[in-house]
Amino acid sequence: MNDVIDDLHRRGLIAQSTDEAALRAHLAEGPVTYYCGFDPTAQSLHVGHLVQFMVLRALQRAGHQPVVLVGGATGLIGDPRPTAERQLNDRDTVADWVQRIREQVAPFLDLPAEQDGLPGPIYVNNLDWTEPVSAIDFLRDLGKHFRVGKMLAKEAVSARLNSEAGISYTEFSYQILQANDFRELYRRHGVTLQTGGSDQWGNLTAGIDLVRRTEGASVHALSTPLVTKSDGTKFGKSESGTIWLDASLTSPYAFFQFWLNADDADARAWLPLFSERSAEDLEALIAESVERPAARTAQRALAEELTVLVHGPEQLRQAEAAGRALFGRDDLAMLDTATLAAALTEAGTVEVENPNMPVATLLQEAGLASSLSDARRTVKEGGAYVNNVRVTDADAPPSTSDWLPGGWLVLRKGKRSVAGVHCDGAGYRV
RNA sequence: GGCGGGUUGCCCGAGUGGCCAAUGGGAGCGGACUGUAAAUCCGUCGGCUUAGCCUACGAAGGUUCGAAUCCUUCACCCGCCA
Repeated sequence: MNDVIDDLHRRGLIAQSTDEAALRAHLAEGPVTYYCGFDPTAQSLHVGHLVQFMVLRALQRAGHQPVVLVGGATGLIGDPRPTAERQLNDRDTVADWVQRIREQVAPFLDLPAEQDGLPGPIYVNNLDWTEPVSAIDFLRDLGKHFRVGKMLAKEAVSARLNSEAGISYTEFSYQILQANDFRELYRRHGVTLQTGGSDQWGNLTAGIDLVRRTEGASVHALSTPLVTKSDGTKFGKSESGTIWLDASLTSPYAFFQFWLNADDADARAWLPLFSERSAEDLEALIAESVERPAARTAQRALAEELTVLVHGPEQLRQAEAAGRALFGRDDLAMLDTATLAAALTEAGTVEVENPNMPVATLLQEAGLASSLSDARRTVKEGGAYVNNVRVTDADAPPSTSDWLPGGWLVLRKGKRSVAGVHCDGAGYRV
């Protein structure tokens, strides 16, 4: 059997690990139960979280037992960010997010369990064991094992201590809770390995220390590198904001487009991280990308593989079809109504009452322009298109013949922003 | 507590009575090139019923025909001295 650690290294998924030789030996002994936690800080996870799933999946594929923790408790406290104190969310909100994230996580590990007979994931919520702990228990049973000097030395804490923002006692305590999670999972499920992002390293080692101290056991940790972009901006954001995994927040089409639009250097760098293809396949894809960048093979591979993983094959098919319909060179009028409607639905649509609104108004209604002035400006700059034909008069409504079968109008701003306008009353020609 | 400096559009930062919707840079947006990349070049970059009008230069008042620019008060920030 191929060594998982080698595999993870090859893909660049390991930033740091505890004694690697010991970890390798441990993994070689037999199935290891490992866990990764996700705090509910928003209603959905985003593409930045995908790296964790890639690690979880790689270990699962190697026959190990995954445990997925959703931080119903830690989410109420807040992992210290380097910049500023977090805004606390109320309990109902966090509980709701826990539920949503729990459901969202399912496809990543459950599917391989069902299809390939791999170990099915165990789902846990740290609120279950954290909430019952009283303040006295917390201070006597947990607090005693933590040295303040060591806690202060953690990067997450010291960064904040040295900043204007300072740090609240609440967030300072976070590492104790996460350490306790590791111990609790060690006790309940025999978990001996925790994975997480490199920014979590301090929390991972806090857990290792606690387990060693109180259980006398040596457990392990593995961290993933921060995914970066060549231009220095944050990974996982597009013009329109965060790329969420929730289809209702980021449509499968937008998700697919996010990867497809990655720049060449990024796509090649990300491919090993996110693709589960063989080393040979990856090499071939990257070589192809270098040789013929215009084909965007690396971007396409990422887009296809991840859209299937996150949204499923049917959603991929639709996202691809939509992309072809909207960016292809085919005459829009040649498309059948169903294909067109589906493509536009993926891109985003707006319903209008009156088919005689000026193009500028339509651009604004469709969300392609932030104001009428902005819309007019776009037209003046030659960046507005109706059915792929450049618009010259911002104040003129589209002509009757512009309305495609089904009452659709394809509005585009620039090269990439497309939206569908639908009007029931539009007297289109057939 | 005293004295001095500051607060300008998404961000940085010019502007000391009319020529200021406000120089310049960055981000963003559009165009050209290409590949629905990157880089580069060009344009654009408050709103609207768009050759005009309205709202804006920390807040509120005032002087003036006219104020981002002068005066008063307030708020916040930064220095120096107590």
